[in-house]
Amino acid sequence: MSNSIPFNHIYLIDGSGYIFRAFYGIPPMTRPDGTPVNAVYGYTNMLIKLLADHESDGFAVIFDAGRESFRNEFYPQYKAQRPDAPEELIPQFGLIREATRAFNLPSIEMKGYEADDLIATYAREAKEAGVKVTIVSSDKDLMQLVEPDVELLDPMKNIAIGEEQVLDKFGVKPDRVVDVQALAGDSVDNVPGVPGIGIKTAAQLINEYGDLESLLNRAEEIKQPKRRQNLIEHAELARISRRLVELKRDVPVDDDLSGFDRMDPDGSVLRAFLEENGFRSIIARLGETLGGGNEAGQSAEAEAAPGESEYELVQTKDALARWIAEANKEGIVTIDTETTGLDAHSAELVGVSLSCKAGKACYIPVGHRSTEAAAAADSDQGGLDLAGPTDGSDDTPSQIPRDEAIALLKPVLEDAGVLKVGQNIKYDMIVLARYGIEMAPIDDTMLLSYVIEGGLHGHGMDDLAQLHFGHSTIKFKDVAGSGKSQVTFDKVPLDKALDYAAEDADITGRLHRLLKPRLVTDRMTTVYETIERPLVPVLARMERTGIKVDRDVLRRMSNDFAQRLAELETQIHTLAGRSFTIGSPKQLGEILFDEMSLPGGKKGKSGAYATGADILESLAAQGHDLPARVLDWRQLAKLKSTYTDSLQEQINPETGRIHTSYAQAIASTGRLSSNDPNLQNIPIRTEEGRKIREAFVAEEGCKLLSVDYSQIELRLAAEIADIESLRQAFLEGQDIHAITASQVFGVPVEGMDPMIRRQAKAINFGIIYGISAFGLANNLRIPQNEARNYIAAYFERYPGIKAYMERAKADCKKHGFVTTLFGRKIHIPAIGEKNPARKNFGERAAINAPIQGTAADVIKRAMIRVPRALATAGLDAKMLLQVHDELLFEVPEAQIEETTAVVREVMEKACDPALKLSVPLVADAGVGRNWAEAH
DNA sequence: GCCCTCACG
DNA sequence: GACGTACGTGAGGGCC
Repeated sequence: MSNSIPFNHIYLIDGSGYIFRAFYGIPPMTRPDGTPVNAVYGYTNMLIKLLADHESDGFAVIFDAGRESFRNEFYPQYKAQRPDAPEELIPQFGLIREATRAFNLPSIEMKGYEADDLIATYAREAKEAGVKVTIVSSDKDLMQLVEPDVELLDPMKNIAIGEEQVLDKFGVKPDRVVDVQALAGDSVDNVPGVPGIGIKTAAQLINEYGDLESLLNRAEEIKQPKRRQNLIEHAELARISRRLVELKRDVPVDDDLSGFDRMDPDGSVLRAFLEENGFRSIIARLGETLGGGNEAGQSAEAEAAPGESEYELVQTKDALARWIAEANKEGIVTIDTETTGLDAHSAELVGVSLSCKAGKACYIPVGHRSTEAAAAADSDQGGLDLAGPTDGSDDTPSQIPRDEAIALLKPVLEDAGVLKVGQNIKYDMIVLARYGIEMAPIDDTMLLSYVIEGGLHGHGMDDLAQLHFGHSTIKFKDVAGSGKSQVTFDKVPLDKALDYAAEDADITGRLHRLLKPRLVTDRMTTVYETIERPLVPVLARMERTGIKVDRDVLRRMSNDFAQRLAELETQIHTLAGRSFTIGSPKQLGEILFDEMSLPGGKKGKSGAYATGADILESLAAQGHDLPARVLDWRQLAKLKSTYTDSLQEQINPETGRIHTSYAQAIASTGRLSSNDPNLQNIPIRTEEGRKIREAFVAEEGCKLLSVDYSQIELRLAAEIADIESLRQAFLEGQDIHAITASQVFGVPVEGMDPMIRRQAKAINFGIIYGISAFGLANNLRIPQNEARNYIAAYFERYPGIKAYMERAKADCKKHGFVTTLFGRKIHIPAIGEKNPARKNFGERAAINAPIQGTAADVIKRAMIRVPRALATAGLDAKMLLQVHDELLFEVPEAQIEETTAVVREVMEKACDPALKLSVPLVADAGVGRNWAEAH
């Protein structure tokens, strides 16, 4: 314990490891003088995040001092095959050390040793001095250092790596990691290892023999002849490998550990560094913490930092009038509503916050009730809240009556000359619409962020405040409590409500001033102004309309399912020989593979048997009864719990309809998603499930009209990848999968074997998803080799596809994003990953995103135009739902034909006039009393 | 709160 | 032998 170390917890940062990952992971960027700085930028951000998120009191950044280290003395090939650093990276090495010093952190390196050795040495010293150690690195070579009080933190993924994660990765405890690495080798670092042995085998051997030396000494005992021979022959190579991978923990370091205590940076030094490198967004974000020194003057009207703000509680009409006058004068106001719940369709308005300037915001309570905070503490008598305040103690807070506040706010909120800015403003629009306010025009910071940085991070207020201002917003839990003692916002005391609500409006305003100008610099104005922004009122209207649901249909199905589930349960338990929880994959796996010893038991990484539908199906096909029944049980259980039961609860008692919410800033590709409930995944593929659609019905005198795009993604693939023959087939209205089969497999379309067509269809889909032999093989249940041949044949027939795929990957790698035909950017940071699995994932996403994203743009454009087209034609149809390539309407029976024509026209022409496609878009329509009939 | 499974396009 | 596999979502139940 006793030591002269002035801290309790040290962060040792692997600077060199980070440089490379940042360089390849962050899109190229240069500062005004042309120097590339993307890795510097990433590194700077990482430091800020580390320093902000972690309270440790010791910090040091460690670098490699050069290419050569003592390891090359006994093994010259070590890391020798590595290519030279890319030209754009070279100037950044120095800048990153400069950045480190600008943050007032020690920058440590030593000739002849790698950063890892210095880290190992300091970690040992710290541990011996009783100091906790966190090593910040994503290099697996450092995993050998993990022990109690020494952990690894992956800065890109922000996950901690302890003994358990090491065991996962190497199959052994940290103290045996070097033995495993010595056997398995490492092609990246040119560590030879023993031929024919990978990590899995190495771990198995080490676990069996204890350690490397024992294994090599007893190599004769190995049963497999080839492996035995290799171990004997290459024993020396294994020993050398071990010396290569084992980190040196006793480097005679120059710098003393005790000097690594954390010191705050000098604001002006840091500012100078950030300015020199053109990191304006970081300067803006750090704001106040950089302190004075603003000579450059480029941020003359720098905003006060979040947290230093002046918030006003508005309790009188006079005060409210002042704020409204301010909004009118400025022509812009940020707004946020507080309600009693998350569901915009049923929550009641509790208060409104407004902000016109940074640091200034107000909160107008209109529906707060007696706080009950004190009362709730001693006796939580729950239950009914009988006629108003109990005990006659009327402690309802002083506030403007709701209806009067709404009457005052309505004119400014509907004033075309005053822009209303919100974060997810659709929510506020829906709430206010229920009180008679049709808010317009609007801007939404969530959507600004979505179009500018979609795919890079989430776009919730908390994410954005943290990201752009390094500010942690007050959490809802902090004002309303959590768990059992959570209260609705109307019961939150006014002072707390003010802090919380006014901050939201304030932060939203700050985000708007930061992000709106970036539309122009990032060339995203068109996507925002022609797609996302005009879509907001359209979605709000659809959500408010909702869809009528016949509760009796659902109730009858639920009852039927309950009965059949009970029967199945009995049968399954009988077959299993005992009772168990069928819904537990863990218990089911044990029954199937341990107790019944059925074949094919495979454990995943969590140690549980896999029991997915594909596995149960193959067992069922082998004639086993139990898995077949479990499949039936699962289908019914899913339909009952997710659909027939829960949809009944989702019917709004006031409207008798179900009102979903569309999330406009979730899906990276630009698609919408639907939640609470999700109406985009109502069953259709099985007959049993499809019946659920019969419960979605039209109002008396109306029918449901479903119009969906035919093969839109494949059409867009033909367009984007420029596949002439595919395009021709679409132009001629041919059976596209049959044509593909005919062209790839060389069989005539006439009298084609349906199996062949099915395979071609799977390939066509595969193309859209960024095909792989593994994926196609799995899908078609054919050997991987066969799948590989199909793909090769396809590429040969349609070389444009291959070219497109390569182009998409290269584009994405270069810029960090791909784009749709309408200019939407889809960032895919995974493309820069070193881990091949993650990188491959990124590549497939890069292939799919422009296609899926363009389709999303197309239907959004159609949705924006449909309401006006219907109004112009004098039609009363209501748009109810969107399901990616389908729009569902409720149409008066007398207007069906006309409405169908108008909607199809709008959908098929949705690209005009922005884009002239060389492939026709086709929309098919269906009509019925319910959704099953209409689709 | 995470994992597994499964519903959709 | 391998990093692990088709793209994009949301929801419910089990389990720690």
